[in-house]
Amino acid sequence: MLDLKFFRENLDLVREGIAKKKFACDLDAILALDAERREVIHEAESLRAAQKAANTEMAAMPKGSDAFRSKVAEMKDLASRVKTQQARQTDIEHRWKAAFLAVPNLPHSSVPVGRTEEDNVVVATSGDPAALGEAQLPHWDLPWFADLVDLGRGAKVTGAGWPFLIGDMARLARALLQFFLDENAAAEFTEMMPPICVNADSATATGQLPDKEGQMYVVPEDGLYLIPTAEVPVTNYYRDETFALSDLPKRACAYTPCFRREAGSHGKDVRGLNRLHQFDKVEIVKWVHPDESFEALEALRTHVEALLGKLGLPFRTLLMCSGDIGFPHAKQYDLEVWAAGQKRWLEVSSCSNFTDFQARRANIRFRDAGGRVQFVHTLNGSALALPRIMAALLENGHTADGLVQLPECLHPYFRGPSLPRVEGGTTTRE
RNA sequence: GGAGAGAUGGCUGAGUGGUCGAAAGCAACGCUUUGCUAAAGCGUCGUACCUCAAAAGGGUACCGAGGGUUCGAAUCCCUCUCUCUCCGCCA
Repeated sequence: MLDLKFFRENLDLVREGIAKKKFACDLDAILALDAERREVIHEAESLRAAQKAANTEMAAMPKGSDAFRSKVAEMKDLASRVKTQQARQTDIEHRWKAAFLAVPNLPHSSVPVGRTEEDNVVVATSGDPAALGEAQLPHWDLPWFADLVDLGRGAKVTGAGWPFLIGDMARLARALLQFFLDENAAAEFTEMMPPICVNADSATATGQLPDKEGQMYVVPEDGLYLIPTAEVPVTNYYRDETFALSDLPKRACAYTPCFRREAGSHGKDVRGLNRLHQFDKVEIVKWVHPDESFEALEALRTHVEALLGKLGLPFRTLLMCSGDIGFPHAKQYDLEVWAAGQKRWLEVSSCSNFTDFQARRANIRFRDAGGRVQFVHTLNGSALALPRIMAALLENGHTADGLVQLPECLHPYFRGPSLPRVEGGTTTRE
């Protein structure tokens, strides 16, 4: 949510920012609703003030007196007008709020203006994709892949895009989670295990509602949403709370499964591990002082880049252009790893600064040095999403016989240097 | 799922229909006194919105949430949520 005063007073800037993001909002309609809202509030409050004044007067009158009785009769009329006017107020406030919640955050001045992903700017690269050669296979073509990532039985049990990870792949997932959580803990992110369902208030606060309603799985009977990312429960952990200045910055990390309907996405991008309805991810979240959020974003991005570096995966960091950043985002970096088999970049992390947009919706504030209450800035980033990391590890690390060499940092977690391991019986076929 | 108890400002805690945004205490902040500390005295001490060019000022709302009764609700009624105790059920 934008600051209402800012919105009113800088309509041109708002219009310009939204246009850069390629969102469509009828700002004039919202402004008209706001004007109507203020008018209705004013009327309702005047009536109510009159009612309260009469109330004070009546408190001092003898209860049984004629004057009292006639005052009651007089006030009955006012009471019904108050009721009508308050109903109007509630109605207009709801309509205004719904419209205002649909206004996206504005892109920061450092965000390149652009229309499509073509306009994103590569700001960092690491590793050499060419060094991995031409012979690498897409991960789904590894000879044992279908046994360890069982898409077929997943489809039987649940549906397409809901695989079972078996044996060494399940173990690799667990190793990666443990590795990521340990690395994040070392960077002073407090580990959390949040609920993986949230209510509508939470989904609205972080901006999934109303913008991405169709992307979430819903439990209608209980009014709950399966989380598309741990960002939602973790950011909402501090909803409606006010920090002391000394509390900031706050940092948290969480592993959760993530659920995405991915409505309308079919085709070549969805093969293998590329795009799933359920996947595992470790997310990091920061709540910071507004003056520090853009620095904090760079630190966040650097932290995730370091993680990718430890995994030995070639990656590049994109500064997302205005047309490609999300609804609540002010600035966003996407980190992509090179998958040598598919010969393409896979997005494995998105690091974002939401400025005060989420904090305003979530009512997360702090008391500044002058004792005034202000909204914090929220940030988050994937650190990291598993399936595409696994895809890249498989594609970049396999030898001619299909054995995948794992980066050294994972050896202690996986308890081995490579997979699949022939001993142990975890890869048996029927 | 069943029975009961509860939810008031940063905290503790009064308040059971009117002059209550809410006593009192604690904490915090400012000032005064004292050689420092401590203590004492005095004062300040919520948030949001509306109004105002702005500040000052004024107004409205908020006593877990939402409805209702009433001229008037923190207070009465209903529904819901959460916490605690007990029972049941379960991992």
